[in-house]
Amino acid sequence: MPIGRPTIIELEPVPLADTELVARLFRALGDSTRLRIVELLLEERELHQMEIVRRLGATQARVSEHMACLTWCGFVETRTEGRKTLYRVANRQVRGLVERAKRFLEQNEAQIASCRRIDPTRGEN
Amino acid sequence: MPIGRPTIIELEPVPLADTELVARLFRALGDSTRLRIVELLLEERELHQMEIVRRLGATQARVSEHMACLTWCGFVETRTEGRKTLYRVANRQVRGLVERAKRFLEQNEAQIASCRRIDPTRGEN
DNA sequence: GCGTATTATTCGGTAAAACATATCATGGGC
DNA sequence: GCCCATGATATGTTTTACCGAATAATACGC
Repeated sequence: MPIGRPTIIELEPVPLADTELVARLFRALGDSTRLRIVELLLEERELHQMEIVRRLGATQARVSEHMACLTWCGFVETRTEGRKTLYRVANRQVRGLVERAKRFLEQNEAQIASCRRIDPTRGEN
Repeated sequence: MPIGRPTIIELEPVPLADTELVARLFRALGDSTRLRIVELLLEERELHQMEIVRRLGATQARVSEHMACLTWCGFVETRTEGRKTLYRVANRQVRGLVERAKRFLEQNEAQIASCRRIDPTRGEN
């Protein structure tokens, strides 16, 4: 280490995770069912599966698989109580990600809503 | 406005964008080609399309469509110079989102890599 | 105006992944 | 031990959207 002005903060502190993995992470949050579940848990703190099923109006199988995905990937944590499995958001990074996305959306709502590439059947024009 | 302690920061400053739109935003970054383009632009500041084509080793048509998507959605801005179109990341929120995702990944890399739901063909076991 | 470099668009094929339905597994209350 | 509530898994279908190949549009230099 040469003497000189101290390095305050490394400019690229990120260990450079493989891009494909980052994409996968975004895809995990890019499904509206999973995202609804995450937002529900952010609001309600903790819910068991059937409660989520009821609130979403989705089938139990569907919710179960999505919960498995969210848990496996580390977005959500579980806790067992009686025969119920209680789910909650695993850490505050999750909220951070979602909120940043929302903030970005404030300026690009209409555009993203109508992007043909992403969900061609929806975005009219 | 009643007199009293001033409201410093609204606790929920987010106008609550529709969840489906947030999901779409995540999906936009959830494609590895688009994400590679974004990361390339974050590093290089500004590139024209054929340069991106060369660096990715992708077909021109493919890059063109992804650029259209990224631009339309507001992740990327363009500038014309001669007959080239120069692309750059539109604002720092984009970098913020990507870096947050990377930071999350630091603790969940293996899990996300092997999540069956997201890309079943890849994650072995 | 011609030729060429750059970018855009169209279309068919295909793979990823979400979904519904049905079935199975587990565990607690009685 | 049986029943029922809760959650997991298996299978087939459908939707989404990425991709390659071919073609078209645009604009700049000469």
